[in-house]
Amino acid sequence: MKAMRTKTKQNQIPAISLDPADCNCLAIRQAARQVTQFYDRHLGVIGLRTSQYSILSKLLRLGPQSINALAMLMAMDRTTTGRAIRPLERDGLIEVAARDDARTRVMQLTAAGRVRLKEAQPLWREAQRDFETRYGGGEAASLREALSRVVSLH
Amino acid sequence: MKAMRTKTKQNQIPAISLDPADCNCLAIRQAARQVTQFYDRHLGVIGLRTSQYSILSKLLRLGPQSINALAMLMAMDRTTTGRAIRPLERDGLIEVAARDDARTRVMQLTAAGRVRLKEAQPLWREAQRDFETRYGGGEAASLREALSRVVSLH
DNA sequence: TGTGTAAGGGTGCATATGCGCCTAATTTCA
DNA sequence: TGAAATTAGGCGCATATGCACCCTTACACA
Repeated sequence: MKAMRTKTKQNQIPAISLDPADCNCLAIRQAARQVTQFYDRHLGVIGLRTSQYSILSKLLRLGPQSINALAMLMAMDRTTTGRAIRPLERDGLIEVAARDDARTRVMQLTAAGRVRLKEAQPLWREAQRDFETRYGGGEAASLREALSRVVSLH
Repeated sequence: MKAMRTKTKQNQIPAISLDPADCNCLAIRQAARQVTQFYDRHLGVIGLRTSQYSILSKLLRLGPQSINALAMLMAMDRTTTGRAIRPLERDGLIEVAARDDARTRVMQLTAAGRVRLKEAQPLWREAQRDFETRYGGGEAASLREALSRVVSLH
């Protein structure tokens, strides 16, 4: 590494590709479409999208959350989150919890939501297992690590 | 590796995580949202989304394409592609080419499309350079490689 | 105590995403 | 050559995505 840097001036910033064919945004969006379809086909059996499963799952593991907090957890825009919870609320899977601050809407799982999540879990595990079996468990772990570094770029 | 496989029966399929916190789908969707926003903020200056830039870019590099062919190239659903080209057609950036097969709609860049693409290229390069500088050029190349293996899972 | 500011969230708009179902054109093959 | 199968694409529907702009509530502080 150090040897490379002292080699030539051109190597000071290594390997940045400005070839249009190497667009990181296109690459990640394509992959996201594929994986979403893959997981959605499994979860679709009980009428849940992966994004909806993710939200229910977060609420189960982390307890009631405000729209803003949930948006943060999902690395999602606030307004997107506000709309994403609507079908879940409509179907009685989540509800607004008691509020001390009249501005916030703290969402929590309902009993029906917990039931649906229980039904969804084996389907999600099937999707996860199928994916990791085909892609490779170790590779998947590396990929998740690389993706989390993308998210933490801000 | 071989030593691990003979160690115990449980290690025959190594490292598959069924922990809900390790959802590959959520990980990739979160990252896709971040990266899309990142690139869109750069390209937004001239009123193009990254997805639109990608389509124009493909048409420039690969020539006129049918909806189906374009969908394949973008790893995108056929109907999604059919709708994605609408704003581009409306704004006169692409147009339908001559057809031998009355079923197909072969899309091609217009002169205005080529101009817009020329304007967009420096903005895209800026986004790409910013991203790779912060994420790491080598890491980005590895990430793209890992993502392309996801897409090729089918 | 009034007021400016910050925080939480909603709405309108435009695009993105893909499934199920439909129509039209083409190709295959008996 | 005519019917069946294939191919190309559209449309309705529902959700996903985030920006600009707006309202309300809470808080800090003069």
